[in-house]
Order: sequence, then C-alpha cells, then structure tokens
Amino acid sequence: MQQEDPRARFERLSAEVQARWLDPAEDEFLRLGFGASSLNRILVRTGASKGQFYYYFADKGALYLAVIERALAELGTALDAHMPAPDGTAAEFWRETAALFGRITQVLGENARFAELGRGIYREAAAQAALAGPLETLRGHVEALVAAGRVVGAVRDDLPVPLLAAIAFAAARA
Amino acid sequence: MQQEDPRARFERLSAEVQARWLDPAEDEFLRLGFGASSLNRILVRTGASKGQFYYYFADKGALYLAVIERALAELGTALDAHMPAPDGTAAEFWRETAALFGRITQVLGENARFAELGRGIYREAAAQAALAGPLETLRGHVEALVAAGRVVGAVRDDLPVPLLAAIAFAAARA
DNA sequence: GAAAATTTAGACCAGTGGTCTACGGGTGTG
DNA sequence: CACACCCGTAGACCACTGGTCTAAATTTTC
Repeated sequence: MQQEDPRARFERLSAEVQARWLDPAEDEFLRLGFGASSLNRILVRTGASKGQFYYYFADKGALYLAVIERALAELGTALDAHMPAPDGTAAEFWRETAALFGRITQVLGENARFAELGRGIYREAAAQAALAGPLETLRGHVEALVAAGRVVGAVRDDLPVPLLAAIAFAAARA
Repeated sequence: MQQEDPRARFERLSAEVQARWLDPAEDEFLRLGFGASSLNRILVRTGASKGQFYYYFADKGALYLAVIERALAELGTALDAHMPAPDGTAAEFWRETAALFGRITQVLGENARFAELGRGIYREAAAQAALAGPLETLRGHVEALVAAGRVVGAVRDDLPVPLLAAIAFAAARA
C-alpha cells in the first residue's frame, strides 16, 4: 500500500524548506560522520518530528544522500564557473591543468566539507549507485581534460582514466 | 580505582586466544564496516560475555583497532619477504619500483581485506594516533624507495613524500 | 460544509554500545 | 584446613539508536 516515494515529496519542497532539513543534517554529518551522527539529534535541531522525517526520507541514509547531492551540485556549478579555455600545445596543456588543479583545490578549500563528505560515501552501497549521475558529470570534466592532454601528446595513454582520476583526487586531497 | 589498561591485558594473551577474538570481529567489520557492525553479534559469535569483552577492550573502537593492527603487521612481514635489492641506474629503479608495485598489489590481492579495513580508519581520530607506529614502518619502506629514486635522479624532488605515498596508495587501490 | 487526501505527532519497538554489581575459581598464606 | 585475596566472568540494566505505526490535525477538493 505504498503511496509514494518519500524522495519525490522532499524534492517537491522549495529550496528554502529543503535547506531547513539539510543544513542541520550537514552540520551533524560533517562533524561526526554518518555512523556517529544521531538522527534524533538532527530532528531536535531541525524542530521536526519522527513522522515528518519519515514522510520525506526513506531512512537516515537518504538524508545523508540528499546532503551529499546538494553539496555535489554546488561543487559542479562552482567548477563550471571556473572553466579554462584550452589551446593546442603540450606546455599550455600542463599550464592549464595546473591552473585547473589550483582552481579545484581553491573551490575545495572554500568548501572544505566536500572532502569530508566524500569519505563517508564509501560504505553506502546504495549511495554509490544513487550518486552515479552527479559523479558522472564531474568525471566527464576530468575525462575531457585527459582526452585533450592525449591529443597534444602530453599524457601517456597506457593508463586507464579511472586511475588518473584517482591519482588526481589523491593529489588534490594532499 | 582504575586497575589496568584493558589493552595490556589483551596483548598478554596468546596469539591463538587473540585470534579467537579477532577472527570473528574481522569478519564482521569486513562485511559491514565499523558503524554497521554489531558488537553484541560479535560477542555471540565469539562465545564471550559483555564483561569479558570490556575486560580486554576499552570499547568497540579498540577491537576494531586491534583487528587493523594485526592485519597491518601481517602486511608488513609479507612485504619484507618480497623486498628487492635495488641497484644504481634510473631505468633499474623504475623496473624495481614497478616490480614492487606488482608485489604490493599481489599482497593486497592475497589479503583483499586491507583495502577494505583501511577505508574504515578515516573516521576514528583515536585510530589515527594509535596506528602511527605500524604505519610509520610501512611509510619507511616507501620513503626509502623514494630516497633511492632521488639519488639516481629518477624522481623529481619538488614533491613531498606524503603526496607520493598518497598517490601510490591511490594507484594501488585502482 | 462535508468528505477526502495530505501531512504531522509521538508512543512504541527491538536492538545498540556501555556500565555495574555480584559471583566463581584459583592461588598463596596463616 | 580455612581464610582472604584477586583475576576473570556473567549478565541484568541503562540511556539511546534508527525505524514503524496509528491516530489526530490540517489542507484540499467538491
């Protein structure tokens, strides 16, 4: 007798009302991680009731997911706003790449929460699947960059793209 | 009226008895991660009582730590058994490095659990501190390798060692 | 205004990690 | 032998967890 997907109900809400849910949740998740965060505590801080929560979210993980998705979307638009215009030489490519890295780390610095939130993803199998979309977008940026690098001969082509992406992430983190 | 550190009591136990605690715990942590693992369930599978557990471990995290430390120690000895004898040229260095990577991934493949366990560490602040010792040993291996590479001019020296180590880990994971 | 649908409140549940008291079983000493 | 001592054990108990469910309030529709 399932009526509707709670997720759909939440997405129907205005951004302001959504923020009223996501802001306290993000704060809690950021400070304590997923496992140690208390849903009841979040509810108190949000000023909402149990029934209200489970009307808009399937479970605690869905809330975590919603927080990450919002953050990821914001990161995406922030990156788009800083996109470079690449040209043809290998030297230029590396300069552009270095600049892009600078921009990414800058954005990450401005939003230090992304790194922290990202770490929590690993565990949630469902999260992996649900985040495929947003992450695919970001991965597209990286892949495009790598492809451009190959054209100008600056990037060796015997390494798989995911590996490069992983290295890029690790480097950015450090 | 604190009598003694539970940790000391556990370490006084024989390896066999320790394994009787750590084996079921490792299985649970591996399958479910730290947060979703149930201490009570582990106790049932171990055949131990609450009191018994808290006599040997400070809390759930301490058990998790003990599991990781044992795994890390085993990884260390496994790596030592595969150590190369490096010589002087850059080409040789890279061959050796590639071979070492192969060995590491091989060892990691044989003990696929390390990657999984490692991911769980991030959250535990205490774990970070407590694992400093064992990790320092492993880091020593990597650092020695990098130093050797610098001598023969194969590794650029404008990158910090931790960054290289992070890249190495990321690459090994992928 | 009444009937129907959507939204909210919170008591309730099994299970969680952790504490605490009481008890068994050695061992050493008189 | 008996006593005290102490290491180790058992498990009742606690506050809290995420999640379910029913009943009431509120809004929408006719």
